Amino acid sequence: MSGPDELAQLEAMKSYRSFTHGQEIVAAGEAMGFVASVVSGHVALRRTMADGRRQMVGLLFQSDFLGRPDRDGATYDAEAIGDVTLCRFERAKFGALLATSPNLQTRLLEMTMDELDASREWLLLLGRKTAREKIASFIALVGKRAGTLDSARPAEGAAFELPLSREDIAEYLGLTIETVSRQMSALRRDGLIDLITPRMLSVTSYQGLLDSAGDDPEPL
Amino acid sequence: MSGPDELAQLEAMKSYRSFTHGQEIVAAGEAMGFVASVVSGHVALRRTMADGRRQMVGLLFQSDFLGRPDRDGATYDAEAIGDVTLCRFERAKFGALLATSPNLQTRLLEMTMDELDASREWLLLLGRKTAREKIASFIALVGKRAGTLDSARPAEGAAFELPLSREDIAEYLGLTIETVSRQMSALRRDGLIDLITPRMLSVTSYQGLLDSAGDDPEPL
DNA sequence: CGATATTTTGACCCGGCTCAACCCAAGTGG
DNA sequence: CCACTTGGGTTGAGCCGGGTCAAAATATCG
Repeated sequence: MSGPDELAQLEAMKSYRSFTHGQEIVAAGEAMGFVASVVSGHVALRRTMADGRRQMVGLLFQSDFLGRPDRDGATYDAEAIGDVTLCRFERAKFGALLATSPNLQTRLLEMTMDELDASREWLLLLGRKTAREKIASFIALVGKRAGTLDSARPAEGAAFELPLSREDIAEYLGLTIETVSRQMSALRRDGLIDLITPRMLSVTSYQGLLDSAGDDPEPL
Repeated sequence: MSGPDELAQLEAMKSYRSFTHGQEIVAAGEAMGFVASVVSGHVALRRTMADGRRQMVGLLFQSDFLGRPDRDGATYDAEAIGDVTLCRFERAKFGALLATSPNLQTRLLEMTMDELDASREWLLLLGRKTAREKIASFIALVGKRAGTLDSARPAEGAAFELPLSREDIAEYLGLTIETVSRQMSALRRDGLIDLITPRMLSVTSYQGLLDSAGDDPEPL
């Protein structure tokens, strides 16, 4: 989307950095010094309360953007889920390029607005959905982003992997590990999904899953 | 923040439109045709589930931005809270100006990222906070945005108005009206706030309120 | 004032949390 | 090779915060 000029400049300021599973990328409040794009793996963003309660507030997939070009302190903890490679850009330089590159800025604005929309969908999930609906929504989401599930081409029966542990799923959905586990079992019992291993599953009835997720039918 | 040129162009394409309390500004899925800035009043963004459960997913204050320049369908319902005046810009024209105006784009990107951060704070609230913490957080938030509360200059005892009804507060916090009412009463009983009328209150103990909100002490 | 909408309060119930076992696979060292 | 650990995941029993249903109390407005 960006012109050859921007690409060359980005190329010049980029550097790769890898993280292993569970490794902290930045802690909330810490100076970051860079912004980055996720090359591979997943990144969890979390907020932690004084007494230890934790909520995941962002889950970045490949090509998602991390950090704010216009300020240095990280707003939340960022942790590598699985092995992660980031393509990092020094924050100040990136900001300078951004200010003069409408194409790059347009792209970033669009991505940020998509994140905001996703985040608002998440608000509905946390505020109003039942545990079963949360789990069903989560499985549908992961299946979609993994490319396995698709409203047009459901591909029922195809297995895919959950990138998150039960604990991470619980932090994503505002539940406890136990409730996550129980609802997974319930969906299996009800014949909507097939749990091959705890991390690996296939969707037996995509429609049933969407019904259980309580989502609007409209795929937009 | 924008140069005189952009301002002139914006001036040329703007038009004001007013809404009365409770009036629908756009419905989810509907074509919007414009983007807008909130001149006065408040705007609630909501998502509604098939069975009627509703969750507020955005609450816009003066000068906040509404709509996406890059696509036409509204993603959520937008409703006027109190009497609202919007400054509207025809979407296509605004998008064209945006593409050529780095200043304007920078400003919009910054605002969108602020919204995203606020939204993620909200995720923590919905996912992990108790009813009492939710209410305390909400009162602190409104007091801050109303300018009455300030960590530096708490101004305890100064009254301010809640822009939302109990029902709207419930939709904001992922609670029921009854729980909102009960927790308000509890905070009054505990001597943290003073309810002059249901809509008008003053904070007796700002520190106590923040403690009850469970927020990190860091004002960043 | 009367009428209607909003808010508050009460009694009871239930979904999801807590606490506590138990299961199971993958090391690890004797 | 097998006892032991370790770390996820599952399942059960019981409890409690917040939901539901119902009624009373207050605001707001003609």
